[in-house]
Amino acid sequence: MQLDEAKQKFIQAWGTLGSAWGINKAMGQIHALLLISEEPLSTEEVMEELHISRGNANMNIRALMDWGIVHKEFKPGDRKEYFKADKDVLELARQVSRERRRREIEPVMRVLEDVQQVNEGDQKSIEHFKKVTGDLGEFTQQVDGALDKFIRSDKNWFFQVLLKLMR
Amino acid sequence: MQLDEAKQKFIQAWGTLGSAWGINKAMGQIHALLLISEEPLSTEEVMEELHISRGNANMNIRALMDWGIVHKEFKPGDRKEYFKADKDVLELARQVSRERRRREIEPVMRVLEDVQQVNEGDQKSIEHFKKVTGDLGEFTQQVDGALDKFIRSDKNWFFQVLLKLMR
DNA sequence: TTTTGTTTTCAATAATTTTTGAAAGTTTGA
DNA sequence: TCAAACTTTCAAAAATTATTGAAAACAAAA
Repeated sequence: MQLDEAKQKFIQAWGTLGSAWGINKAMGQIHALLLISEEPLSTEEVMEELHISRGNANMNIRALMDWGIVHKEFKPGDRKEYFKADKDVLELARQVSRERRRREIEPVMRVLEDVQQVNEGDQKSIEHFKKVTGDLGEFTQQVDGALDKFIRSDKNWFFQVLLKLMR
Repeated sequence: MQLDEAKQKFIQAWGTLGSAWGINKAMGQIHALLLISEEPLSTEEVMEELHISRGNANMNIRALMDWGIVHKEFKPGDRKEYFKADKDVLELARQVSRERRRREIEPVMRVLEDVQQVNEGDQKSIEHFKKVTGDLGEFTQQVDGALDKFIRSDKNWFFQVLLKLMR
């Protein structure tokens, strides 16, 4: 298989995975491209490789930096900004977990807690409602806790846990 | 807080979480509604509660059944179909994991493996490309393995793991 | 200061996804 | 068999989201 063909496949796959995760396709593709580039790339280069507009490239590179998985670099004697994706997969996973936790889990947890305050209405219905949302809240909290531990953890911890899980 | 207000909040939150996960809002809301309903609901009732059309309700209930988290029920002497969400949170998580694994992780794993076959091109570039995609593949495989274990597991296993994680 | 190279913004447009509603299809029971 | 009750489909419309490209803003060098 040609290297270029393989790169293309990977970029497409990563873009598709992105859209399944509520991350847009361009963002996923840019991330893929930066991951497999040995050298940091300029906005121009990203535009060219992926055939996307300047605005699109700029916005999505920005978003990737917000996620903390892409970083600016400067080349001496060059005014352009260059971008590079973090290549440590574990660190990537951690960063993504951190963001998703903040954006998705936390708001839901807040609602699940808030909604436990319900007290006006048919008593039996209230019980049932509290039970269901309470169970969800508990589970969410446990997942959140584990995620938090993962985010704060070091490599060793992670592989130890994997070992435990596999047993 | 009023029960109705609380229900509304929960339905909204669950719908929003849905969209963050690439599940559409209506689907999330229907799931929420079925979760907090003590009795199974008919399509009509879902339409009415959420102010959505018949087609929309029907399609999304169908999708929820595909995910295996909502089930048909029949009431004796009634021709209508009624729907009920599985209220076991652990079972829900398992089912969602199963589906996402099948739809998202598996295809990406296949591409990551496939792409390791690359052999035409600049040698050093090939090395780098294989390294990055290989690392991703390894990590993905490990996550996949853990997920698989979780999916097949029973309640006890899950809580034991949580304990281990928390330590 | 002015020029030049670069990044950012954003209104307009395009693409995609969701929703509607009416028609077609199916099942049940008389 | 027929008609009533219910479910499914799907083309069209609406809503949402992503992309473009040109103009504005910015920053470094002359």
